[in-house]
Amino acid sequence: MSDRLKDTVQLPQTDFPARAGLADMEPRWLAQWADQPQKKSDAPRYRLHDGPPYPNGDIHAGHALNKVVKDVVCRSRHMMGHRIDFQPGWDCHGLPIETQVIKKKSVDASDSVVFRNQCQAFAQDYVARQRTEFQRLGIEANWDQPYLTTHPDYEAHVVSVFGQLVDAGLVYHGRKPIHWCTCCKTALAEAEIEYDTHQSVSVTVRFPLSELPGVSTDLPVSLWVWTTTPWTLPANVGLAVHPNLEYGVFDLGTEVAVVANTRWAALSETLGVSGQCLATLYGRDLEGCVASHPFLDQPAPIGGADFVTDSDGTGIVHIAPGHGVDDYQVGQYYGWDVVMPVDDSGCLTQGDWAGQFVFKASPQIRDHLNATHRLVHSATIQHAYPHCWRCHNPVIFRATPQWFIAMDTPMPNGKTLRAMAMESLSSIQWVPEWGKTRIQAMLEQRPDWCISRQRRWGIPIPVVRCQSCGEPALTPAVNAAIQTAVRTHGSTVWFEQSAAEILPATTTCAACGSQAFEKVMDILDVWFESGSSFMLDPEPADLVIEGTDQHRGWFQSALLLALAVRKEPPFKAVMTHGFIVDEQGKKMSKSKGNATKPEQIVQSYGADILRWWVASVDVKDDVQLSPQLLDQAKQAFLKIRNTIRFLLGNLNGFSGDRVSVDALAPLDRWIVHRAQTVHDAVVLDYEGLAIHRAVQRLVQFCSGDLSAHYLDSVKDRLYCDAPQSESRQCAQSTLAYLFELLIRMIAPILVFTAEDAYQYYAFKTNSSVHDLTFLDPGAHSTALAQQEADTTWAAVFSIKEQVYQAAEVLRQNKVIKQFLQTQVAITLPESLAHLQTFTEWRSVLLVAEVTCSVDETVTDPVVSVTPVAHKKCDRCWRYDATVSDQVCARCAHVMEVVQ
RNA sequence: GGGCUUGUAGCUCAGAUGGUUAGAGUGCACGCCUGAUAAGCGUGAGGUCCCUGGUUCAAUUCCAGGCAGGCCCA
Repeated sequence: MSDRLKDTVQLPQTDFPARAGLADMEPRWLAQWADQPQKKSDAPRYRLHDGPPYPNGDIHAGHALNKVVKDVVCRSRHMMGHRIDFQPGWDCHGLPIETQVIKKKSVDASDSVVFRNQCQAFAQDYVARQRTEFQRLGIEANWDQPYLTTHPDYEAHVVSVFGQLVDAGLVYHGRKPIHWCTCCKTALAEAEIEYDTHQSVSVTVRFPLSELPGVSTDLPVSLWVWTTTPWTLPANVGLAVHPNLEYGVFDLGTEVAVVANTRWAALSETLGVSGQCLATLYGRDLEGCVASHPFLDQPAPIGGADFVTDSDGTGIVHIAPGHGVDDYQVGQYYGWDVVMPVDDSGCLTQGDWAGQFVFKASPQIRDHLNATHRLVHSATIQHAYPHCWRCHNPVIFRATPQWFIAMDTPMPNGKTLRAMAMESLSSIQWVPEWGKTRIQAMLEQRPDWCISRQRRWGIPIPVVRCQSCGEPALTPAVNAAIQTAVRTHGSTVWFEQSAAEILPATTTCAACGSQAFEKVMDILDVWFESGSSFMLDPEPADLVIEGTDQHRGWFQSALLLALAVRKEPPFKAVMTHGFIVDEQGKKMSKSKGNATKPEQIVQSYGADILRWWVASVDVKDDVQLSPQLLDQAKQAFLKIRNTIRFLLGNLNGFSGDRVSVDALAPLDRWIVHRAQTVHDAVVLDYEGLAIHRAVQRLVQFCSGDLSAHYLDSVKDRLYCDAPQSESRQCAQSTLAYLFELLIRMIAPILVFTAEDAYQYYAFKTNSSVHDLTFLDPGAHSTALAQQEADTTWAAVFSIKEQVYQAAEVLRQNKVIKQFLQTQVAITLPESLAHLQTFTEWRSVLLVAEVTCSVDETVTDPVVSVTPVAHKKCDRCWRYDATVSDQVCARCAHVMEVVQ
């Protein structure tokens, strides 16, 4: 009997599989998409410019997050009617690849050309791997034509940018201290330094001072200065104090000493002296005073610097700009010389200790200080000190010739690069807004940009020098010739051909008239390369999206170079995201976290779930990643997928002729209106780059309005009303509206699942879901639906909640098993009198009977829920007064019609 | 140490120009259904809104200082 009845019920039916099977399904779609030809479009272009990742390993979760965010943005913009231009890039030069190649024993690192070819092969290998890995995530991009910083055309662009900076007067040759290994006679990058303990001679030295503001004494006055590198004293050009520290002037009986107040106790104890404090000065009071060098006949002016501390020493430091980064910056600020009397092998070149190795000179200088009564105290200390990673010898800081971009030199337009950069910030949209504050502070403080490196895997600094007089030939013609050579042969040409082969034959030194030139063998800072990527397109990018570390990195290098060359920023908007951290909010360590490799996530969960996780979290802050969170993403994903499957199943047999929204049943009108409202809000979320809000909205809509309220209610009509009845046509029309809206909302995120589901939709208008655009705002929201939403539905659902709370009590008391077995009496207040004629009480509440009355003495609705005595219809399972012969009147009628 | 930044239910997120009982989804517990079934529905429990101090009639919200994270510097 029940089987026969079941045959008359229209249950959902679809071939859209119950199980996602993403691991199999996703690659099938990738293959299919790859086969499709590129579509032409004259829609307005939207260009998201890709910040190039570094190809020296497989992609990690951070890469995945970055590219998925970009992809969701691009795809959603596409659905807003744009033609997307997304060219992925890779930043292929640089030290990490050099060092990884050097570690390979098979490589001959002595030959630059061979070495560079090895680096090239290494980079290309990882570009290919990363590309495959990104593609597997469903990232849509111009994968066939990525930009690589090693591509000859790109390299030529970079050479051109350098030339234009020269023309703008921004490039200069100067000196800057860098780590230098005196044993290997080479510059070392930070990454090539390892810290080890080292024994140093420390000295506390007197720097005599003839006058001190507000202090009068007949005794000799001196500033006491502590240093662990006495060998740098010959290169001293001044002293630095902290402007806000207090300095005491101490009378020791035979002399007067100036040191930081907070250091005096420790110092007087160490030295066994006592003294009386004559005065206290702030560091800023000392600024501008001039002391004398302890043994050279030269002044030692006093400057202020924030890096000075009173944690050790005397609170006064000696400044040798040729031998320290801090020193260098203070020196730059005050315009002090970069004195650097040390040669390649670490030997002093001038003065009494000329020819002496620096670490041997230190004790000699100490002895000299002692002999001349300039030494206050001396000791031997053990401390962590930088050592060379290759030979493990201690390294020194040594100023070497470098190329710079001037931040504060006016360009032909009269503005400095710094000023232009600061001004440009407000013309750029920063998401989140504090990105502007962040980069602003960095731009304000940054020193001139040192763009040269003493390495081999990079684009050479395109500079030649006159062999006779050493003058660089920085002319447009020379730059053009180098561009041509690089574009034709790649930048390795610099290591293969002589200057004469590269330059035009007529090149003549402007200074001395010589025609013999030699190449400068430095390479460019990789940030200069990636920062030149604006050259790929004549227009600024609409948007860039990178981690917040790029406020110092790429955003800044790109901004500075584009402003110098184009006088406009390279991007209109900058969105930043945070970093991936573990369950405790701590940064990811390489030792653990194999569960967080994108590859494994894709394998065990699927790319759509990884994408859903990315989309569901607020990426402007750091985001946590763990299996638990992926499981949660999977749950939400399945909810959405199931909902879509239910829609598809119940659209089975639908003609596709959708009933217009106003002609639908009120409940249908409401859910279509709701779905449209959510759709419109989701589109705005996408547009405002708040993807996680779109996801929250979507999930809450699916679980709340759709699943709990609408779909549960509409099942009776779908399953039990006559197949072609108007009521069922309305229901199916509604499901079609819902599907159309829902599939669009998820398409930018669940790129595979949306495409897969769309193929099972019988009324699709495009072959791919990814060719669809969003619907116009309010496309399916009528004035009537809006009015009903305002006046009816909130009250109805609030009453539903009341009814269920009351019904739950009956169920707990075992009076009923199901809510279907109840009848409900609703007493409405005057204000809700219009709900008395509401026609859908029964299907909304899913109970047997509903009666409504109005009572002006109540202020809120009152409900009474009681068991009903009706029999259950064996077909529709509702309890109904008309049940006879096991089915209700409606079902009896339907069965007649069907047969 | 400095610049920027984060801290609201177990989790992901909302929210309040300062004002009743701080919300949603998910997870969890209990129950229902077995015609969305490796699904669906209902009810419920869950919060010192990081801490301390200040301003205020009133602070999770504003201010200051801490604590714990993150990025970038030093």
